[in-house]
Amino acid sequence: MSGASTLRRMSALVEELRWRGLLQDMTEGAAEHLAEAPRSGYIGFDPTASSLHVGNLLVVMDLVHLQRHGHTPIALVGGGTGLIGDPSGKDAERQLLTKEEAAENAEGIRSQLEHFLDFAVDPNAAVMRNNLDWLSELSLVDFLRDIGKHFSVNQLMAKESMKRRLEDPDVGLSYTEFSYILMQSYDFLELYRRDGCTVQFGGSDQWGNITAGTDLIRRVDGGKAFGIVSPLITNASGRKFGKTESGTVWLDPERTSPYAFYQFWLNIDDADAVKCLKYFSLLSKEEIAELEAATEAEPYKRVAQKALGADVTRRVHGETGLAKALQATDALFGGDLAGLSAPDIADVFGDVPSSEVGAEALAAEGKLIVDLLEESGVATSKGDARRSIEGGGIYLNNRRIESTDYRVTAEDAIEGRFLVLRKGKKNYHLTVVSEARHA
RNA sequence: GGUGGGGUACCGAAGCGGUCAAACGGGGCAGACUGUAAAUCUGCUGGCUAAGCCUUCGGAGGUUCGAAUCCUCCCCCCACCA
Repeated sequence: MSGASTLRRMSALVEELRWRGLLQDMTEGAAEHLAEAPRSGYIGFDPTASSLHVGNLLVVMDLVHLQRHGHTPIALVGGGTGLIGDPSGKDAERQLLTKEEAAENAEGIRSQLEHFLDFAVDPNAAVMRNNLDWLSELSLVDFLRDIGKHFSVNQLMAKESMKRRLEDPDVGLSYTEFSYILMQSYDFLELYRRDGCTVQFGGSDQWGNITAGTDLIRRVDGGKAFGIVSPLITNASGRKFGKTESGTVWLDPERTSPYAFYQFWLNIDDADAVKCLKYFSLLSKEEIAELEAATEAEPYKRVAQKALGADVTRRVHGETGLAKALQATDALFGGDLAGLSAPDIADVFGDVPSSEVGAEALAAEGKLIVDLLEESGVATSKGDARRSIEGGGIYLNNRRIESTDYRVTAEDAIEGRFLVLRKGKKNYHLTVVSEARHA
């Protein structure tokens, strides 16, 4: 087989993953395998939370591209493995989930994946599986005889992912977690048998778990299976991707509003924006190149960030979610709040963190700004509120609060109904004045 | 089981009888500059009814006018030995 013909036959999928930076490593023959015929590939998601977060998005995109190139994506929700906990890349023993938690979380993740994958298209509709279906029925004796037999403890211990935990006596590794890799390998075997699944994707921390699976399939069924892993991403400042001041950026709109979600992407560093477009958007190579050029020429316009935010927010929260996010963004960062009417504010801020305060609290003398900040959650304590004010970081209706003694009265409420609190440049909070109760 | 070294705030790490709510670094938050960037500089980073008070230095007791600092017991970790 000549190099040239191999290259020609290499699937458009692998090529796309490569230019997008989604390809860190793959097992021997994976590219050819995917080029030859439509295949099925899977990724497992352990239900450690009821929602995916933007950090999970990278591997989700693997499945998206897989489907777009005519292959069948399988999303495996780890209802069973989630009960065990994957030690890869973790430096401490995991807290185990209860079965109820795992089941609930699995359901949440399942519904989110539906935004990314098409479960209806003919011939390669996406498939959803839950490994609880086979893991829960597996007896220990059968598992040890049929599966465990094929694993060498010596080899397992030599794996990079295990090494860290084995060598650091500070943390250790329980037998439960040690077994995780066997379960994941068994999942791959099971999917290979049930769905003809021959490729497993994942983050590069999954390399060891994935190759253990391909080995198992070869040993037990004499089958050929492959693995493809994506890089683990950090942002330009080396921090964990997907974290902001307010914590993890979730896909669940109840946890992270579409506005906050859009803002996350808009705030990506220039240095990361183009990379993220490749990772997370479905824009073409040409479109991204254009955006890159535009960003270099006029960085202050942030066209790359805007395109990125629009693309990802649309996919996760739909057209209306994006529209709301854009509307709120325009109102908060574009014009003057003073020009907004109460209905406008209610609309724009529908998506921004909010709290309530009773009208009676604002009557007469009013309420100390420090108390309001603490109660609304804008500040973590009154002390924190005072420090923020002293540092010049607190605004009420976009006017900086100069004194910690400031009292908020009914006069401050826009049309008697809203108080717009802000900490720093971009952390908005809406306090709704609730109707005074008449006895 | 023996011997020695440890457990300090979000993390790392000083302190080793009062001047310690605890140096320093990182992280985080805020301010200036800008483009709602990056870099840089500056301030803040336990709570409160706030020039005072309260709770923090593995846990429980004790010594002392006074303890993160000294003593006793307990728990956990590390190193070497067995």
